[in-house]
Amino acid sequence: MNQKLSQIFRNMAFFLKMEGVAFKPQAYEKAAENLETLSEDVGEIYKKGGVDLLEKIPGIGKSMATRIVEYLKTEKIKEYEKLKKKTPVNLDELLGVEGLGPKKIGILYKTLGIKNLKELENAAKNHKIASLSGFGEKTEQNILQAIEFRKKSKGRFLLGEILPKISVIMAKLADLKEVETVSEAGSLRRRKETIGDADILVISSKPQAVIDFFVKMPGVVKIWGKGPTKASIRLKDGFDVDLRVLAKESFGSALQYFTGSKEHNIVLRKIAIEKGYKLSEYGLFKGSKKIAGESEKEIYKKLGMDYIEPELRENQGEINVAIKRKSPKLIGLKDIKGDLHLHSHWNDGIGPQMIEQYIGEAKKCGYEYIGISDHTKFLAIEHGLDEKQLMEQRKYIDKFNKKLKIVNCKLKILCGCEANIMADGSMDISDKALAKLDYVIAGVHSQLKMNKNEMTKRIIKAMRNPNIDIISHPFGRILQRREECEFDFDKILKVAKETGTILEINASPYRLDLNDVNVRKAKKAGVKMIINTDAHQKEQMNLMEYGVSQARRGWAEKSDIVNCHSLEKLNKFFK
DNA sequence: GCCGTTTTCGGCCCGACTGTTTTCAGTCG
Repeated sequence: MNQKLSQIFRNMAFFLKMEGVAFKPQAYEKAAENLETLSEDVGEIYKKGGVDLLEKIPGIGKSMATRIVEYLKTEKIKEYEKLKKKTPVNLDELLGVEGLGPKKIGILYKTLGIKNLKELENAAKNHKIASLSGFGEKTEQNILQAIEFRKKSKGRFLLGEILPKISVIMAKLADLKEVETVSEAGSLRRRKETIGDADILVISSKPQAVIDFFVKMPGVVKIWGKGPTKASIRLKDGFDVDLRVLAKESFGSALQYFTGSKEHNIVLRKIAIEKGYKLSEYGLFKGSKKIAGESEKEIYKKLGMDYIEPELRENQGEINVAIKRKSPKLIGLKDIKGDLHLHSHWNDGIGPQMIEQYIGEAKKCGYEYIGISDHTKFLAIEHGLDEKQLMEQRKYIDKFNKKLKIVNCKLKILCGCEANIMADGSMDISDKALAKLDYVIAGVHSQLKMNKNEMTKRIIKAMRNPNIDIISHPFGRILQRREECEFDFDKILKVAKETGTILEINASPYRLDLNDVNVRKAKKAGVKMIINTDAHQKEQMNLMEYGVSQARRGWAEKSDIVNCHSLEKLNKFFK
C-alpha cells in the first residue's frame, strides 16, 4: 500500500509541476519519499489510530492524510484522477527520457498531443518537435538519442561491473600532472548495488585541461555536456560518467555534495541554515566567510554531528543518530578474518589444487581461516558431493591442517558444505554426514518460485535442523535477471534468532543477498550474519569488498558479522 | 501542502549546464 500511494503522490507532484504550481509539488514528493521508507503499512497505521496517527507521519498533514484515507477506502484519489484526465500522459515512460521534465512533457501534450514514448518518437522523427517554442533542433536530436538508450538498457548497471572500469579511468586521471586528487563520488561511493551513472571528482587548479582529457579518452562515444568545471560522457560500454573539477580548498564540501544522496544533502543543508550557515559544494559558509570545506569531517563536525560514512548517506535516520553521537562503527574489509563459502570442485579431482590456491589468496587477504563448502549431491551438475566424497574431503582437509601447523602457518581450513534445501525443507544429504563437518551452509537452489507460505516453512524447517549453521543467499535473487524468492522475512528472522542460525551476505556482485535493507532488518532483529564470496575460483575471493559494502549500507558492525571474529569465537556461533 | 524552542504565517536546498533565448527556463544531480 505504501509503495502504491508513494507512486501516486510522486505522479501528482509531476502534474503539479507541469502546471507551474509552486511548493506543493515538493510537499507531495516529500510525502511520497516518507511513505516509501516507512516500515509500517499505512493501512495498519490508519486502523490503529485513524487520521490522527496518519498525520504523525513526517510530511503528512491534514490534506495528505485525507487523501490516504480516501485511497484506503475507494482505491482512488479523486484529485489524482482529475489530474490524470487533464493530462493523460504516460509519466513513467516520458520521464524516463533524459532531458524531459514535467514542463516539457506538458508542452508536448498540449501542442502535439504526445502521450507516450511511441508518439514522442514518431513526432521527433517527423521533425515536429524542433519548431515548438522552448524546443529546438538539438532538443529533438537528444530526445531521439535518449529513446534509443532507453530501449537498449534499463538504465542501471551493476556496481560490480562499473567499479573496476571506473577505477581504470580514475587511475588515468590521477596520472595527469594537472590533477592533484581523484575521488569517486555519487552512488558509486555510497556503494549502491546498481549505479545509474558514475561520478568522479577531481581537484585541480587547471580544470580545462582535465576536462579536455576526459572527453577525449578512448571509449567515449558521446559528450553530453562540457563546461569549464564539469563534463558528462557516455562510454562505449553504455554507461555515463560525470566528472567535476574543483579547487583544493573545496575538496571536502565538494566530495560531500557530490556523494549525496540528494535526500541526505537536503536535510544537511537545512541543518546548516538552522545554524545560520549555508552549505554548498564550495564550502560551509557563515555569511560570506567560509568556515569549513577542505575535508568532509570538518563539515560534519561544524554541523554538530558525527562524521557519516558514505554508505550510510541515504537519509534513513543516519543524521539523527550522528547528531546524538551514536553512529554505528561500521565493519571494514580489514575486519574480515575468513571466507567460509568456497567451492573446490572436489569431485573433479582438482579439489586439492583449488584448496591450495584459496590458501594462497587467504594469506594475501590476511585471513585466519577459510572454509571449503562444496555443493552436495542434489546439485550434481555443480560438483555436488555425496556422503562418501564429503568424508574423503574431510580427511584430506584434516591432514592438510596438520601440515600447515608443522610449517607454522596460522591459517586453518574448515571443512563444510553447502547443502541443498529440498522443497519440503529437508536436506539432500544425511544428517550423519553433516554432523561430521565443522559447519554447514544450507541454501535453496531449486523450486525458487514456491508460494510465500511454503517457502517460509521450507526455510524455517532447515533452520531448525541442528546441523545447519548458515543459510546462504537467502533471497535467491540474481540482480537484473532473477527475482527474489517470496517468504516472510520477519518470521525467518525470528526463527534465526531463536535457533542461532546465521544468515549469509553473499558478496557476489550479481547476488548481494542479503541486500542492504535486509541486513539492517537482520541487525535490528539481533540475527548474526556472515559475509562470504561464494567463490568458484580463487580470483573471486576478492569480491569480499562488495559484500562488506552492502553490510556497511545495512549499518552492520563487527559484532553483527561472525567472520569478523577469531576462529575460537566463530566456533561458538556454530550449533 | 507542510512545518514551527526565532514563526499558526511565510518560508520552503543549491548550483551548473544546455538550449533556447537576448536574459533565462528547464533539467539534472
